[in-house]
Amino acid sequence: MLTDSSTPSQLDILNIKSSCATCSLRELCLPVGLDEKEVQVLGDVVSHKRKIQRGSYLHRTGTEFQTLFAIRSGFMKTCVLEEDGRQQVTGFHMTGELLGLDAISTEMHTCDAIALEDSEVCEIPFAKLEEISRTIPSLMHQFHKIMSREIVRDHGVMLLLGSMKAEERLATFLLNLSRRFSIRGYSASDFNLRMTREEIGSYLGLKLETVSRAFSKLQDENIISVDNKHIQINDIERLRTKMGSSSCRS
Amino acid sequence: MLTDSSTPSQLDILNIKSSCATCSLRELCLPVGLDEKEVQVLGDVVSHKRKIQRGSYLHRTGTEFQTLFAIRSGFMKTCVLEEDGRQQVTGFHMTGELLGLDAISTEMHTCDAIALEDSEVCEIPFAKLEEISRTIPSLMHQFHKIMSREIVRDHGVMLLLGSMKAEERLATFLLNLSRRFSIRGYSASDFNLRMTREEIGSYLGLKLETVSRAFSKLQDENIISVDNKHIQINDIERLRTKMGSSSCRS
DNA sequence: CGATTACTTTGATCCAAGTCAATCAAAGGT
DNA sequence: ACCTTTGATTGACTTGGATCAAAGTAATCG
Repeated sequence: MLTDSSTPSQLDILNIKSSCATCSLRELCLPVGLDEKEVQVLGDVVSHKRKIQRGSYLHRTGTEFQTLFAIRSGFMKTCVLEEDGRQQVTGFHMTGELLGLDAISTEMHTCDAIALEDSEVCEIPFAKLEEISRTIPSLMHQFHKIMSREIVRDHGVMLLLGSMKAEERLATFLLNLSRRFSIRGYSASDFNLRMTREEIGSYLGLKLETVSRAFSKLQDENIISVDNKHIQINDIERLRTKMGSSSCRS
Repeated sequence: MLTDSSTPSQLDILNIKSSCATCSLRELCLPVGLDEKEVQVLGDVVSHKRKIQRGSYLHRTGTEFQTLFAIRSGFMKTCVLEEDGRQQVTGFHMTGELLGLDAISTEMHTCDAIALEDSEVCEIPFAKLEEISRTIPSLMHQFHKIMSREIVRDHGVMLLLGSMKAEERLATFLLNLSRRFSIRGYSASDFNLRMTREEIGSYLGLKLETVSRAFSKLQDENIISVDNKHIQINDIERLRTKMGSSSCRS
């Protein structure tokens, strides 16, 4: 379930090869299986773009929800914050992914979304999306798949947090990133992290020192090379065995 | 965020006071805000009932997905099974809650659902649900809220698994159960657990011995009384402080 | 540019929770 | 009633990761 599950889930959201007509929708997840005219209708709804500077908020916990956001370019994190300062990063998000799904339930955002590099998003007014999805069944179905995939992804993270050791968590994380970069046309074995050790730690339920040590350990074993935020995966197969040794799979 | 987050989420799914007409739908989450005729349409779709004996499967990982399940009565767990036989519980589910949402993405179930006591579920053919939700916007919207709520709930669990200590996890878990029982008209302070210590541990990312010790500790402090599976909450306020207390540096 | 701040690495300890193991209690089967 | 199985509790001990501390390195900014 996880071996490739915290792994496959988040990324399959993207469907670069979708046959959309309008350029501005090409990288989105939603238009899968739509014909040209339907893409047009969707395009009218998602037209509004927004730039988010590195370090600034796309949305904050507690603010009103009106639109979903589709990441057009860049890299973001979402995190839930407790009043005492306890913070948990709930996800890292890249091009093509949809943010704001959590906010549908209460019509308020339940997490913060922060850009980890300069990013661009499309706003998708949710009420309008629901409206047009009434007349475009495949759009509605695709949207349901996306929400479902988010649930599966979260279950994968729960499994990771509930039963994996530090090194396994990091291996899983790196393989997940690797796959997602690769799907987007970037190298699967050579990439730059956008987040700090602390943010990785928060996501993986570890302290930053533990993350750093796990990196060093994997490097000592020649499985990866680490130069600060620059990561090279030298032996992806051994990295995979790290991930699956004590838990998950199926 | 979690203080009342892994807590409120799962249960608000239920909406006992919804004004549905047909008796068979009364406890369901879906009919919120529907008029009588619409409830009728929905009723035609969800009519089929199924009994699940304690210990048996509602669905298994990898099997084909066609219908969602609404729990009509009983108590279930969902879990992913690891190759070595160990299982990670991803949730406990009671009356009114919807199962199978994870399966929409791939059209295969991604987890097992097992009855922890004799239970009854309604089958909701998903294709039909999508179909009728085209003509009943409030049904579609309610369904989206339910999926979103599941995502929020999972984020709460991630926060719990990522940053809470054993005792805090157990306190959070008990308060969540308490609230869900109370919403369904049962005592908030006196109930029987349906699951074993091991299953609780799996859900909370702890070993069963740790769960047992955490129970004993809370009992020693006179916050709860434990007699095997029978739990009494003696001081719900102090239990609440347990949940969010730990010092917690940033 | 150098100074200040933010991030990373590494080492030395400590402790919460895991592991191993014994005992007990309840439930089921014959 | 008697065994067997399953689940719960508790104790002794071990350990993985947290914590504390120090030093190094990369960004950022006036």
